[in-house]
Amino acid sequence: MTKKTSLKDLAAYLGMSQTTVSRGLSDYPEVKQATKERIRQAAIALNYAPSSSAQKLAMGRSFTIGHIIALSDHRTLSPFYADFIAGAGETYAAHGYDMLLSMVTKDKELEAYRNLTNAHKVDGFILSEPVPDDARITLLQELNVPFIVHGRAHASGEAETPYPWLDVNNRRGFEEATTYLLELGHRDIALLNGPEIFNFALQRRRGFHDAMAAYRATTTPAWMISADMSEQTGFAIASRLLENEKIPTAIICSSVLVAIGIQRAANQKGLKIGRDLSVLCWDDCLSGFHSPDRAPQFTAMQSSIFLAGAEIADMLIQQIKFPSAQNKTKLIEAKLVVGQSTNNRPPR
Amino acid sequence: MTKKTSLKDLAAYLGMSQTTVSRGLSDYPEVKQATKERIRQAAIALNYAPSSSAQKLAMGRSFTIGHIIALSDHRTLSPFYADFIAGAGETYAAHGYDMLLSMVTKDKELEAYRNLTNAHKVDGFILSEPVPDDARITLLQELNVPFIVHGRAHASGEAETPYPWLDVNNRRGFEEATTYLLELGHRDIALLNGPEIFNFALQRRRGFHDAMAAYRATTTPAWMISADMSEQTGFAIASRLLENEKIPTAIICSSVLVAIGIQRAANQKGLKIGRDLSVLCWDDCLSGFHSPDRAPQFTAMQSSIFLAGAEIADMLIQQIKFPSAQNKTKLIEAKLVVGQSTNNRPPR
DNA sequence: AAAGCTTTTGAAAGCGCTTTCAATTTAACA
DNA sequence: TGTTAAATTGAAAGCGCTTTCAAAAGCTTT
Repeated sequence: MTKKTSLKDLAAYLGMSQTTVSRGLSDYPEVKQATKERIRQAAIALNYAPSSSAQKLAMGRSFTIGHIIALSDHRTLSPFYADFIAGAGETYAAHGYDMLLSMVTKDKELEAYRNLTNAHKVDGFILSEPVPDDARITLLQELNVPFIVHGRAHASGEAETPYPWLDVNNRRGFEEATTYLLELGHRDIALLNGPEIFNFALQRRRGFHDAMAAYRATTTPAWMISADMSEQTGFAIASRLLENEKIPTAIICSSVLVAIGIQRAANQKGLKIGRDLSVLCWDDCLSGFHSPDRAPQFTAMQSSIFLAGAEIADMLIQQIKFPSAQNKTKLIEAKLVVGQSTNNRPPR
Repeated sequence: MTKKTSLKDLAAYLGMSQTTVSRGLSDYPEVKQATKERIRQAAIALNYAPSSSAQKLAMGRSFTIGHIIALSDHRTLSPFYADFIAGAGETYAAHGYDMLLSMVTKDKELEAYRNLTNAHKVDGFILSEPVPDDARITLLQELNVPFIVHGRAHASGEAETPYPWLDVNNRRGFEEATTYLLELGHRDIALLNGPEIFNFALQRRRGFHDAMAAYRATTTPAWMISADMSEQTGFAIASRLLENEKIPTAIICSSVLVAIGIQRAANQKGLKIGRDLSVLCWDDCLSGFHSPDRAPQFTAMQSSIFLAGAEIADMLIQQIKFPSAQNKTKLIEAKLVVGQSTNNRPPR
């Protein structure tokens, strides 16, 4: 590697001081226009790029945002998170920030936050999947590092100190979804919810309940299931559900993956989705499950997790720039998109 | 934030020089055992962590690996890549490296590599999806930065300078897959391959061909299809395929997603997978599609992309440490795992 | 043309660490 | 006990940038 051009080299080449060159490159107002131009030219000519470590050291900021991922035992990164990160990454890039991704085991998680902070490796964090009284939140508030949380934990007993978050209106989303089905005439609706240890699932359940209550439709306990959000699980549970004499006319489920599983089960029983059985799912608009050109297969409450990532990144950068504006929060509404899985009235 | 403890503070507190403290922390042999111990204690007591920017600046290395992702127009990050990154991330963490993720648009891609390199932000790169005469490879060789490529581009006309890579033996994988079906007695086998603009798909096709030829089975051109690897596409193509009078007894396809699509199509036609139609797919062992406890749904050639990420990260770190060992390459073999989608002999 | 501003430029001090080279202490030996 | 080699420790330079404070240059005014 031909040795890197440093600021000194560039200054020498131009016959001016490092000070001026530095200021010129950072577009300080006190540098004459003409000089700035010369500096820029020279920078390009010498292929100069400032050393980020030197910049960081001098400025005390890192222009890097940390995402710490506690790998589960299965050592997998959920595709949701991937989309989320992609969205955030795009925003970072647009603002000159980098993204530091750190994979750690659950037991080293807090340590990781502390390390990255102490080592000045990052200017802020994005947290995902908060739990009640989240130790990470407490820690970061203690360390006084900017951060934004994706999602909200359900309230714990104690009064929590408020923190900044961005979340989707899960309650409202499933309320709207359920209402849509009710309006179509459905009354026997099953809820194949996500794991109700998570707040988002609890919220959705609440939304479902509220809508059913509003229409005086009775909810069947056996039809309200909380399970993980995979294709297999969707298949397994739907298969069981469709075996009984009385089956629901519609199912609301937690993800496109689950919907696909339900579809497989229905097909196996000879039921056609959209005719014999309606399916409506939550859709995080994940990559690979969306062809923009084709009509959506499933009717869904859509809320792009990619966009959420972009938005939350923006919030964080704002907070880093203006630390005064604290604990901002933002609630995103999901959008009902009608597909082919519900264009029916319930069979009587 | 209570002001950070610096090396200087720590040294003052201990009543020794920065030099000794620094060396003690980095476990230099010339520091007395007892001193090291004292230093460590103090570091913990004062909650000291070295500033990474200062370290980077002083050492001229960043202990950071760059992954640059050129977002497609759909602005999505494929779940494949997510798993790959998760695997790499784990290895980085184990070796004290960080991962810098940079999302850029296609047209700014080369610039991004150049910037991260010039700014000394990273010590090396991992590239994905190489194309023939890849400009990124040329650039990185020119800049003399360590890097490893995931996958190989198909040979171009010109003789390329060699580069280090890690790849899965795609040809061998599909050869084995095809042979397995042939051994079961199948002869009417369709290939629902990935996009054959990619080398991995070309290789797989070759493997398929070789196996068919070895068994003197005739390949039907109409049954050799190249398409993108989504559930929808799998469904669409399989539906078309299964409409004709003569249909294949087995299908080899490019991904689990496609296999699910095929399954949906088959179910719709009243065909049962594993009885009326065999399906064998390539399986990258993505998260969300694998429940370790359940027997695999599809017979598949498995090759964990997570592990590939871990392995390639290891290769890169080795190369950074020992720059002499150049252009190492590694070929991974996929493993045939028999599931429930092929436990049959072809129907006559 | 000198005084008083305003606009531009520079010198030099850090930022917090690593590392070279020299100094000091300790151990080993005669 | 004095010498010499080996084990430890320190002083200070330097990594490449930003920024404070001071100096120089350029314009206006009288």
